[in-house]
Amino acid sequence: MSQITLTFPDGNSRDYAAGVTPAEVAASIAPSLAKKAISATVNGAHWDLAWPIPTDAAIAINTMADDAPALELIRHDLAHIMARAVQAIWPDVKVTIGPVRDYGWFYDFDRAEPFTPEDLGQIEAEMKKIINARDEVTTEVWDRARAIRHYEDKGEPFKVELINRIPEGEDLRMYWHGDWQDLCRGPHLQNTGQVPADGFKLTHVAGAYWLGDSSRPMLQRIYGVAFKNRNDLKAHMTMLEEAAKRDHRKLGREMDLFHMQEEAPGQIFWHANGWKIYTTLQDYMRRQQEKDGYVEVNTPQVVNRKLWEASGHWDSYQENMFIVEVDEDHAREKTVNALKPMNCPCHVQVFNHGLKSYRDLPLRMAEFGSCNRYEPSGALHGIMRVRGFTQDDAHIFCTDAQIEPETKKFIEFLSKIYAELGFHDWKIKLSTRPEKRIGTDESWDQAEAALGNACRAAGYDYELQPGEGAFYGPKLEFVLTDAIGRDWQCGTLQVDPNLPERLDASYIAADGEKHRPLMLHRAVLGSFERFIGILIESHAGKLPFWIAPRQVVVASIVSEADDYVNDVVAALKARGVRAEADTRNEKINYKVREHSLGKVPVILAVGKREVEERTLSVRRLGDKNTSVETLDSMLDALAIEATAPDLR
RNA sequence: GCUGUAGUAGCUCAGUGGUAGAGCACUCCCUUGGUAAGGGAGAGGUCGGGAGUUCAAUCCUCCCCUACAGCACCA
Repeated sequence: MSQITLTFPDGNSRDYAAGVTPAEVAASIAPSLAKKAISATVNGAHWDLAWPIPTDAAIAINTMADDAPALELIRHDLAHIMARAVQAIWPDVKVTIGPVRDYGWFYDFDRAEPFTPEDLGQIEAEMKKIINARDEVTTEVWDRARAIRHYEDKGEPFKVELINRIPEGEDLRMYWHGDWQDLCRGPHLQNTGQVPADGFKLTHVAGAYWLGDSSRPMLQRIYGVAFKNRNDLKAHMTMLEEAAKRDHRKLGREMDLFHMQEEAPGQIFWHANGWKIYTTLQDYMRRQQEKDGYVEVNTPQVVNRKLWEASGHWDSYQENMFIVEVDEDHAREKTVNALKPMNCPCHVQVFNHGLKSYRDLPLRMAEFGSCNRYEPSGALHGIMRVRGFTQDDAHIFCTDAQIEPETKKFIEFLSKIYAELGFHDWKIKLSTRPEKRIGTDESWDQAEAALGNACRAAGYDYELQPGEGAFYGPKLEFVLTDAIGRDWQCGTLQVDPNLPERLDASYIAADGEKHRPLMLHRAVLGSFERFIGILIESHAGKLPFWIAPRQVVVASIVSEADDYVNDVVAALKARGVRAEADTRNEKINYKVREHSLGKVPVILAVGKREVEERTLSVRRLGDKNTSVETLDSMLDALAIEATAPDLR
């Protein structure tokens, strides 16, 4: 038998017979390691202890102390343990697939009756029994025909389909715990008892389409979370509670920012406080765009279907559009319009109005464009996914050669804005040509290279998303990470030669001939609605002072201070600070509590002492300490804080 | 759109086949209190909409709407 050389993480290497398993390798090093080993990492791949290693490789033996492999194995085995538990309770339930996901796993089942929350408790109890039985996990490679016959005999049609979808030549692995078996590519733990019985929890049930295809049957998916021990699980549950506290729908109510009601699903009633955030952001963006060489335009909401037919949206996007039929006097047919779902076709109309010269390019045309899209009802989510929204949209009409410099300029523009808005952690994704596309390979080569080069020239790396581009061109996506580590795609830049073609945009080039420009669709925030939702959740409602809709409350401690309170409020307002007086007949405790819950960043409390000394007792949101400052120094400090960062 | 769950006062929620309750918020009164709820009184609901069963429906049945979770969608 031939020899192979395995290299360990410390750089040492050792020779073994080909086909040695990680379990044997661990045993050859130390009995204690063999006992602790749960899996191996072989050339970067996660490897079962029982799998033979055919060739020279880098190997690391994993133990429960290695978080990533340990959690993967625990979650993976729990998926099987749960499936076994479900079939133990309801033998006629069909099993399908159960992958590991963030913090846990899920498993999809086919069952006529829905699972209830009470069922989850019963399943959990059964799972604990399986774990406590400490059944050995064993594995075997089966050939296709046998596996298919096995599942046909058992009446598991989903498994049969799964096997038929596995590429020929790939090993089919069958795993057992006790008398229960499942098809699975592994790797696994060695014993169900290695799973921490108090480190997991079944969280919820939801429908999910078989193979993610909405034309296939809806299965029932049970989600679970799992960790190495009870404390980690508890920490995770606490984290979920914290995330729920920042929910923008809850904070929106508590801060009196907006509401929604069933007469206008997916559309926002902005209250005064929320609208102040919105206009503050919009004023800021308008200043940035003007500085960066954009012109701002405004285009119609209700547009005749002819334009949408010409742009291609009528064919490809109609089900997402609000259609408006108007029965005009004496009209034989109703006029059919659609609310604009995007601004680009209208911007081309502005571009087309009057002859354009190459000297006009690049033409950066911006609009805070109010759009309406008939989103599927199940997609709506607070102010994050709505049917009526406003984009910080712009289209850059330019030549091929201008793609790269314009993209670089845009990345620099966007990075400055993200930084000023407090987002320092963000990344770029480059989506390249999809299978179904228009245009020549040369034009795709050129456009993809231009985007990549622009990123590098601006000093940023990017992740590649092969095949994720639009049918007409590649795109960049700008993804920011919020304060609790969640990713949000906000900015975008898409290369589009298609729409100028369809809507016949042209300019006169230096050669005196008509040429076709292309357009770059781009946005920084995406939509104001969604971005404000992200801001609220990322800051847990404690918005930066200049964005906070209510900035200062001046609260009297005794009614003798009321006049001074009103003077201070007037002085703050004169300096551009959003200030209100609270001279209600309430105790200062009550006022502090109420305004803290309302996320007012600064509370200035005023009693007899402050009146006499012309000072203010300052309390910052989230800070239990107070300090006493002079009126003049506070006026200066707050006036600066209230100013947008670009104007300071 | 699909599956499941839910909809009772401004908010959070309890409740019953005989047309409804709590806490907070709100209004008024007392209280002038020093940094996250001082005390008392009062007002407030077509029980999401429609139909059906019933002597009687907020409660049972059906349809619809909306929200929530997930899936699908986000050219």
